[in-house]
Amino acid sequence: MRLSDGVEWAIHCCTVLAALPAGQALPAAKLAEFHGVPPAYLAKHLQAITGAGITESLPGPRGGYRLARPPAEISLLQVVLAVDGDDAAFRCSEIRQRGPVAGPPDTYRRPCGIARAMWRAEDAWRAELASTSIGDMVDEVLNNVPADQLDKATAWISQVDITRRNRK
Amino acid sequence: MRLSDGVEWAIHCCTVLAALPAGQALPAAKLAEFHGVPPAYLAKHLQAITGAGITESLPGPRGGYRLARPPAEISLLQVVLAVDGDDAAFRCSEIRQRGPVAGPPDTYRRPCGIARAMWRAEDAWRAELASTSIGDMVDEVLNNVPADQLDKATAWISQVDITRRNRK
DNA sequence: GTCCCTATACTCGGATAGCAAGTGTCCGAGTATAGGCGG
DNA sequence: CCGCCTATACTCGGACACTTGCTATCCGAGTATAGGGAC
Repeated sequence: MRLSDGVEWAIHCCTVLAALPAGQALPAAKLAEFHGVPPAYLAKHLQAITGAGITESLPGPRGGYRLARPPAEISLLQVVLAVDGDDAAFRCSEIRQRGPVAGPPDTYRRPCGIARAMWRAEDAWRAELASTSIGDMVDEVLNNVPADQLDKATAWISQVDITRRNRK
Repeated sequence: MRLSDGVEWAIHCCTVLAALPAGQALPAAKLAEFHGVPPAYLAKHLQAITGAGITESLPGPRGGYRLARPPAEISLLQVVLAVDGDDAAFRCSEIRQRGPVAGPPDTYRRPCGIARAMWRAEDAWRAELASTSIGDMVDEVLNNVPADQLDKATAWISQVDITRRNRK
C-alpha cells in the first residue's frame, strides 16, 4: 500500500498558500521551486485539488493558485482524497462467491465480515485525517519552526512580484 | 492508495484454515480452488504469511498449510503487513529541506507536522486492524452464514483426502 | 508375518515474464496586463 | 492629458511517453508415503 507522493506536495502547498495574505495567489512554478519538486508534475496535482474545490486558479499574468476556503475549513482528508482518489484501499472482490461452494447470489446481500473489518479500519484513518485541518498545519509551523527560518521563507516569497497579485 | 488483492485472499485463507480441525493442513491448490483464484499467485502470498510466522507449511504428500497459532492470537494487522509489506503508506520525502529557503540540516531533527499527522492517521488504522483477529472473522462467519452453506463448504473440504493430513 | 528399502507422487519455494497505474513531461488555449496610439 | 485598442507575456489545462511495482506464472528442490521384496 502506497500513497502518492503528490499528497505530500499538495498538503505542503496548501500550508504555504494558507500562510499568504488573504486573497493573494502564487503560481505553480513558484510553489514548485519553493519545495524543490518538478513544476509540471506538481501542476498536475494542483489541478486535482482545484477540481475538488480546495484551491482556485487565476489564469493570466499575476495569476496563480490560492485557497478557496479558510484554512481551518480544509481537512487533510479532503486534500488526500482529491489527489489520491476517493476509492477505498481495500477492495472486496467477493471471492466468497467464486468458489465451487458458492451459494445463490441472494445469499450475499451484506458485505462479508472481512470487508467490513477492513473498511472499519479505513474509517478510523479517514476520521483522523478529517479531524486535522490545514489551519492546524499552519499553527504547527508557526510554533515549531525557528523565527529566522520563517523570515527567510517570507522574504523569498515576497521576492515574487506581488504588486498586484492579489486581484479579485 | 491501493491495497494488494493478496491481502483479501490471505485473510480468507486464514479464516478457512482456522475453521479446520486443529492441526489439520490444506494444500495451496485446494485453497485456491475453494476461493476461485489463481493457484500460483495465491501460493506467493501464502509464502509471505508463512515467512511471517502466521502459518506453517508441511512439504510432501498430505502436506499443506495450517495456522501456526490459535486464530484468536492472529490479528488482521499481522496478515496485512505480512502480505503488503510493513512500510508506511505515507512517506515523507522531506521536501521542506529541498527548497531555496532550506536551513541547516540540524533544523530538521523532528519530523514535520504534516508527516506526524499522516502517521497518526495510519496508527489509528493499524490499531483498528490490530484489535480484530482471525478468530473474530470465524465467529462472524458462523453467526451470519446460513447453516446449509456451512455444511456445503465443510463437505467440499472433507472431499479432500484427509485420512492422515493432520500429521505432526 | 515383519521389517526395510526404493521408487513415486505430491508439496512447497524461489526465480522469471507481463501489465497497469503512478510518475514525469510537454505544448496549446485563455486572460489580465502594459504600452502605444488617437482623440 | 485622457481613454481606447492591440500586441504581449504569463498563467492554467489537458494530452502524451516512461518507469516502478503489482500481477501472474512456471519449474526445480525436498519429503512423507506406498508398495514391493528380502528375511
